[in-house]
Amino acid sequence: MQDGFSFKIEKKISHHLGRAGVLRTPHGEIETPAFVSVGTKATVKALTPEQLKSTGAQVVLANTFHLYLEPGEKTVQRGGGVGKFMGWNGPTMTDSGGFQVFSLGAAFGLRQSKIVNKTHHPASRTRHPSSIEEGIRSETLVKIDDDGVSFRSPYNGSQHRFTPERSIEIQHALGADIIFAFDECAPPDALKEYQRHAMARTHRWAERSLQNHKDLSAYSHELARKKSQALFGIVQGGRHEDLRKESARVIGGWEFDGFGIGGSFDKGDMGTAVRWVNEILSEEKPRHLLGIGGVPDLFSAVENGCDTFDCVAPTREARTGSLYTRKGRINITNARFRKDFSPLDKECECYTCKNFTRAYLAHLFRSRELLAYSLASIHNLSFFIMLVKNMRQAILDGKFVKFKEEFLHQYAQV
RNA sequence: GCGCCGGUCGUAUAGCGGCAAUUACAGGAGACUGUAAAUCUCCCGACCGUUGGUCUACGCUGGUUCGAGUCCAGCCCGGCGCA
Repeated sequence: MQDGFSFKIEKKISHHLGRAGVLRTPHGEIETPAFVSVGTKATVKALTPEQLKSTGAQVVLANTFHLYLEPGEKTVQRGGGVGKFMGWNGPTMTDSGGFQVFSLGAAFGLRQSKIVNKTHHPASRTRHPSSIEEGIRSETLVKIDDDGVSFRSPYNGSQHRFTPERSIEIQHALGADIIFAFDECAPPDALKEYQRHAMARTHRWAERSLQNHKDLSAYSHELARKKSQALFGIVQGGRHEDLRKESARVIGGWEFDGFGIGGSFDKGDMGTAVRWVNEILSEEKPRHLLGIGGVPDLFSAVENGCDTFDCVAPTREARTGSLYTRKGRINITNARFRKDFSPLDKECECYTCKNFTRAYLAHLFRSRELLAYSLASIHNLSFFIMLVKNMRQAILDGKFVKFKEEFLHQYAQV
């Protein structure tokens, strides 16, 4: 691994791929498994770094696409890199911008999820790529070709282009501890033929990302800039076993510092796809599951050998009044909470639960007070982070399976 | 007392002969998985089992009309003006 990095496994879940470990980065250690909070634009929405810290957060994931557009990677670089710029002194990651190929491409305007019910993805919906060469439909904001992706800014329509080389270059400027190879996140309803094509392209892009990362690292080394960033390669392949395994073999065969698992999954059956991959990827390297964060999903991700995962769910849902409790998710704006003077979750130790009632939170949301978003985000993030932390402890104690069963039994009983 | 203007679904509005009736807010519910997201979707007169049907509705009472928030008359209430 790169200077300044190491990954050490402390204990495994017997008969499973899951493990507890420690991922060391130049900005501190991450005890894994760990939930990575999402700070797309170099801010975890509604939270100061101090508040974020109070949730137990260890690491923040920002986004190359967004920071490139605003304020520009050079500005972030001059600000000392994402971490320094945003006032976060812990470890950071940046996503490569590959996901935006999906969210601004096939999913443009559809609010489409990359997790899809088995019944509803049979190959052709309205927006799957109509031909391999054409890639994504033209009325989206992106156009994919084998060399890279051209896209329009969703903010002002200006034209831009990302290639694997460019993504890595930007990520070097952003300076996060862990960066990702540029990939294509194909839509879940794409034909298998297209998934295969996108995967092959992602592999070629991965190789180019790796090459450019080496070149840039060597270059900066000459300048004695003491730059140290770990590069993770991304496995794709959608929900197809043969593609997932092939992708794991290809990506796993290169000298990445760790791996990302991206793309779309069947709802409720994500663990299986993750297992296909993690059985192949080398055990000593860390694995990050990109963008996953349903509560049951987190359990199967950990059980099947993922060390870190990020998800917008806790923070995004917090801002819409959807709050997590040990018994399931509630919508705090429901009429029944108006006069409920109990804490959100009696067992929760977070600042919000220790100091405020459901009735107060309901009031803040109904009157659209800004504090609502902060208090809700603190709670939801704490909930996710504690949950994963407890999974880690359960692994160390050799009680993961029991913990999982007990937790999930109680959960979803709103 | 006279003159003008106005009274519509919780509130504010639209409507000028064929609407259970516009829009906004409020209210009710749901969604959200590498953040175009402090966002989006649905419901919101009552009743029936949806498509749909029945009833009750636009201050009150009558009238004109096949048909009336919509036209006419009287009344009630509010605002403004003149006495």
